[in-house]
Amino acid sequence: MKMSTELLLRERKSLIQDRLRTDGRVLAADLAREFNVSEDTIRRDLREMAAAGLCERVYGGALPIAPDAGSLSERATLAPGRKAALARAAVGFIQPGMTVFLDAGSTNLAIARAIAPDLSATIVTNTPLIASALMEKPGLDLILIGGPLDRAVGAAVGARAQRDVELLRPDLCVLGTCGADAEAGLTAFHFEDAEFKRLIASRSRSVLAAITSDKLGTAAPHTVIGIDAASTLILEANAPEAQIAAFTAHGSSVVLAGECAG
Amino acid sequence: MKMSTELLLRERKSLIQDRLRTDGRVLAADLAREFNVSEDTIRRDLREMAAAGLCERVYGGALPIAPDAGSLSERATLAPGRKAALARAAVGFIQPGMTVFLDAGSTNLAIARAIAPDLSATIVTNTPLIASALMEKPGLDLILIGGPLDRAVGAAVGARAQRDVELLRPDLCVLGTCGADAEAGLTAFHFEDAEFKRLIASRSRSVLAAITSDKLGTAAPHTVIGIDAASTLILEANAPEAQIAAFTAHGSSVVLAGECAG
DNA sequence: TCGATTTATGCACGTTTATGCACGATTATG
DNA sequence: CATAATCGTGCATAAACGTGCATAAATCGA
Repeated sequence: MKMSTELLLRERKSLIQDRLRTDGRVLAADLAREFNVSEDTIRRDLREMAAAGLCERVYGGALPIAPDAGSLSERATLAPGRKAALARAAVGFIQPGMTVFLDAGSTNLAIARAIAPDLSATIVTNTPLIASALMEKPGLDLILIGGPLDRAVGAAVGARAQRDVELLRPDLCVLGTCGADAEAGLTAFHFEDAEFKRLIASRSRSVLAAITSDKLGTAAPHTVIGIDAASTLILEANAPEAQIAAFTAHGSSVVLAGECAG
Repeated sequence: MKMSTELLLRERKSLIQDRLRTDGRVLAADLAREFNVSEDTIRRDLREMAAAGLCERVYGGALPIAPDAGSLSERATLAPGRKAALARAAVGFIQPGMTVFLDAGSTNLAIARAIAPDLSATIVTNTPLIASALMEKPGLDLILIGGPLDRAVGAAVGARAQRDVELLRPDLCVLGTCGADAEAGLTAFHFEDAEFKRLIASRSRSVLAAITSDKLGTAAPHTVIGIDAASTLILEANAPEAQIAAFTAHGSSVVLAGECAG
């Protein structure tokens, strides 16, 4: 037999990637059962995906290349240098006395860590890990958005959290983002997360997003806001000229993070 | 038997590293129990990690290669072995399907870490650090109580948080406690914290507190509840007979945590 | 339209890997 | 210095693995 027609190879790989993102891992045996193919086929898929840098092969299955969900703290250690540079550029936008919403995301965790210990400001976040990190900055007032935690996102993004947000009018919203494209705008992997981001962004005086280069030109399934709704985009120094031009054409100001590690 | 499917080898090692970073040490026997594998397997893991320069192998467990001082988690490192024993005893009271409130406090953080990765239950907490730790247990539903964070307590305990709590009726409330005395009852250092604890305790079907021996017979400034309102007290094995007797005289059941450090 | 090629898949085979167990050696502790 | 906990090693085993090969659907070339 061949090609079951039920699922194209590409579809299957795409679904496997989804599972990796949401579950933080996949088991070869599980996938074989779920897709009605032999484990050999799944193993082949995983091997190819690993070769393409899309996942990490391990005995029994595979893990995301950036181990997310499970160990959130590890995502931040992924590309520390690059994220740190972005973070340094981003904290410059947080002025004393401001009220700032810090969205979920590993880049935003890096931003939280980069905040000066004595900065006096009010930070609102829906992400426990970011709140924990901020607890070590004595100058900050912290407000936690509560509700059921979405473990794919690592934050509270549901109806409960949205209701809390409706009482807020932050001076600045620092959005985490899963994809950024001039046409598609800022996008997210998860529906509720996108909904939440859209809400908080719409209520903020200005919107900022720090975006690693690997997300440029990509679009995740769910739209958050158009590029024109983002006041400022912080990109890495190696961002393609074309992308930068496309973003500025939409009215956003683009800041390039310092290239040097220092 | 082989490959338990519950946890991939790589995931296990990754979790061990997390523990090393946050706790400052790990015990082989603890890890074996927590991950449902034999100690041999854990020892092998630790040996390999040590060979890879990820930790330092010591008799009984392992230490981080560079003992960094995570200021937030420092409290939890104060008496890790003792707290771990209390924690193991406490998790026994969390049954599948229950809704449990996990209060702030370093002992409760240890309890959170001791929860089996595959336990299926709903955990409510007002402490970002505990929420972060629980994020790594895939079986749990997590609900975060939000609001302004009290940085002396490390949790949300204000009016906003109390309003959230008024919608809850947990099966079990695991209280953190700053002092425990047969006459003074359970007490706390901070007024709002005590207020919050009193509220959540009064709304829970049963109340449990795990208490290190150094808190026995002491009273902090603010009363939470009388001893008679605590269904179960978990004490260390070295707790004085007199204290135990006084507690049971008030109608609480007392559980002694396993004596051995392992 | 028809053969040739590629592609996706399953199967059989031998290999590797993760794990637990048994046993003797080592180490902490009192 | 005695005892119990902890350790490492060798061994057994089952799961997971990769490879080579066969097959059938899709694609291509003429």
